[in-house]
Amino acid sequence: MTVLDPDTGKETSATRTAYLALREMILTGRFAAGEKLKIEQLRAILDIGASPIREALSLLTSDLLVERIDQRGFRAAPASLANFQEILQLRCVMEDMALRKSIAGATPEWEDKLVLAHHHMKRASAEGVPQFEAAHKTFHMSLLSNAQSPILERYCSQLYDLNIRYRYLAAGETSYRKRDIADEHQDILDTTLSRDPDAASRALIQHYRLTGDYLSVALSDL
Amino acid sequence: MTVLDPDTGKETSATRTAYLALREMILTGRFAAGEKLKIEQLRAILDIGASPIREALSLLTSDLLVERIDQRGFRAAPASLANFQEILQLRCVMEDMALRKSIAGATPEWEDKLVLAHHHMKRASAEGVPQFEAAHKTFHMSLLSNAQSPILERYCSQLYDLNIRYRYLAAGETSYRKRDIADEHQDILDTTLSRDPDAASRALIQHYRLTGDYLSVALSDL
DNA sequence: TTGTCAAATAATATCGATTTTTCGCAAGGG
DNA sequence: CCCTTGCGAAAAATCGATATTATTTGACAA
Repeated sequence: MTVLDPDTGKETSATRTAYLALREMILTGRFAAGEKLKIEQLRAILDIGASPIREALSLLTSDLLVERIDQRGFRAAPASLANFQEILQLRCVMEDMALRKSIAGATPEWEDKLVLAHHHMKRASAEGVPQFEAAHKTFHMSLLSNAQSPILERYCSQLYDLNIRYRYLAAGETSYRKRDIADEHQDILDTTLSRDPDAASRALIQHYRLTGDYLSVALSDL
Repeated sequence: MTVLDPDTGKETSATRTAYLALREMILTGRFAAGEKLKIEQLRAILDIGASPIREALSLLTSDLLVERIDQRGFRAAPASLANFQEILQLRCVMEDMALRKSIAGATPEWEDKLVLAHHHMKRASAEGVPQFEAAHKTFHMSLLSNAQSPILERYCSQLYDLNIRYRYLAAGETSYRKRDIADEHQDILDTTLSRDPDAASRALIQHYRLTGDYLSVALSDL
């Protein structure tokens, strides 16, 4: 039997299907922090054998979304205020580095990509939360995509996802609307396109700090 | 049947055994960069079933030591001069950050740990390469262990291992002896114990840059 | 000779069953 | 009364077999 991706219709492996589904569930808070992830339970939910599920969970370990304890199974990564603040701080340092590198090697092609990503994000904001989520990440990763530093980009992507998770843990999908972030995005885009590293970095970090401070309050009881 | 760890005699899972063995083989260049890692072949070498091996390979993916291509199996991570230099640069930035944080929160307990790790490393240098390797990593990680930043420590540990791999790829086990690194380690220890962040950071980064420049030459044909 | 397609081969991915280990709970002893 | 010890149930880990997919080989035609 050929496994088909429900969205695209393209063929996928069961491991990949499980990986994406579990990742989504952890990121959006469907599993509580520290919750035990039983193979049998997941097998029932996803209708996939134990082997692909174990493999998907192993892969999620690399994203710091799942903890693996030898002989004792898997659990959703624990959450804490300290962990959240560490993520926030590392993001500021690493995205700063990546953004400056990207701007230093700026090309018209990269700038076109940014403009498009920003445009798509604006358009997606009217289409629904999942669409906006995807476009939002694409925009932020595009900013860093010219750094010529794959490992750094990987780390930033990981930290981005971890941060998303805290947003869901803190307040669910509604937390987005509480502050108008469109201006901030526009500011990040404009400063980047003008190839001003200091201003762009300031705008980006400001964006993260504002979200971070907001979330820290909501997470203070963790 | 209970699987026993050959060294400690403690019980281990087959997955963990496979993970450690494969990791060692990749780090020390037993598998060439980009080489295909066939499950059957590994099953024969390690005498372990396919499932634990697949799981171990999935875990090694998180360490950037193995590449996983859907439906096409696993292969040892590719190597390139650009990749090596990216690792070197990221190490300098991230270990600098971690070391400064560690020094900022210095405690007598942490300093005791450093002194011991350094002493053990000196002692191990007479015992053989594998012993020294282990003690060397322990020393370097101890320097960062007071940063109160688990994710940062994890990244540094990963990058350390990736760097080790390039040393083996470049020159095998002999590359260690070509330069006297004992003085450099002593310098790193002394500056750290005197709680001078700038001097300690300078000594540490200098240590990496010297090794890095040396290896870059040897790797220039990659 | 070269390109293409199909069958054969090899390897991956997945499943179902079995083995091993952990965990909860109750009974016995200190 | 608390702590330890020993079942029994539940879960994890592992194996062996099978299904699926990729790759190679070789025949045939342009």
